[in-house]
Amino acid sequence: MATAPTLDSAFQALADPSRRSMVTRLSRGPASVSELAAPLEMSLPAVVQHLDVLQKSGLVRSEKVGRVRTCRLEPAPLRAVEGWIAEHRADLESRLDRLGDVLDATFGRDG
Amino acid sequence: MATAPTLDSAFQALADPSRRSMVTRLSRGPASVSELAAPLEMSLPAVVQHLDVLQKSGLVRSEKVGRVRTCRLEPAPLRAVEGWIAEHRADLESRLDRLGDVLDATFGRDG
DNA sequence: CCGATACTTAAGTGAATACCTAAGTGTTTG
DNA sequence: CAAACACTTAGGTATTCACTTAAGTATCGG
Repeated sequence: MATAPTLDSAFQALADPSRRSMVTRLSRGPASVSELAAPLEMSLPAVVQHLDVLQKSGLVRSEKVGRVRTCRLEPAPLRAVEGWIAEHRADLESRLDRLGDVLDATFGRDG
Repeated sequence: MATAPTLDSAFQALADPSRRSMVTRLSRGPASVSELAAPLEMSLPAVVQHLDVLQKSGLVRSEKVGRVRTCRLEPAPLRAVEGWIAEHRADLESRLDRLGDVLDATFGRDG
C-alpha cells in the first residue's frame, strides 16, 4: 500500500465542491489563480487555501511568472484515484455477476 | 450538476484510510461490523462512526439480522465517482495529446 | 435465565477545516 | 514614479472530524 498517502490527500482534495470546480476548470486548460477564483463566491485567500490543498495532493502544479501564477492539472494522481476505484468496483461487480449466475443456475434464467 | 451532493460525501468517505480498508474488505464480499473492525486498531464505536459515514455517502448499505449487522458495498456511487474522474482525466489527457501533436508539428516528431 | 456476544448510544476532547479581514510584497502600466 | 494588479501572509473564528471511555440494549447459547 505504498500509494496510500497520495490517495488520502487526493480523495480529500476532491471532496470539496469548490476544489472540484477548480479541477473542472483546469481540465479544460491552465488557469491563473484569479481565473480559478472568479466563479467561486469566496475571498481570494480562501481560494488560495483550496489551491494549496490541491497542490499538496499533487493534483495541481503551478508556477509563477511575473505577478501571475499559472496552475495546471496533473494526470498521474487522477489516474491513481481512478485506478483504485476501478479495481474495487471491478472486484465488487464480478462478484455480483457470479452471484447472478448462481441465482440463474438455481432458479432458472427466466425466473 | 445534480450528482454533486453524492460526489461530495463519496469522495469525503473515501478520503480516510480506515474507511478505504473497510471498502476494500467489502469489495470481496459482505461483512459484519466486527469483521470490518477486526483489522482496524481502534474502538468499535469509532468503526461504527466510519461505517455511518460510508452509509450516508451511499457507498455501503447494511441490514441487521438478529444481533449481527451485515454490510455490503453498493456499485452505483463507486461508478459515479469513477465516472467523474474518468471524464476529467479524459479532457485533460486529450488536451495534453493535442499539445503533443502541436509540439511534434512545430519541432518535428524526433526532436 | 444468565452470561457472553454484537453492537448502540451518549458525551467529551484535541486537531483539522473552511472560511474571514487586514495588511503586506513584488509587477506592470500609464 | 505612482497607482492598479495579482497574489501572499498573518491571524482569528466557528464548525466538523476522528477518535475516546462508559454505559446502555437486544440477541443467542448452554
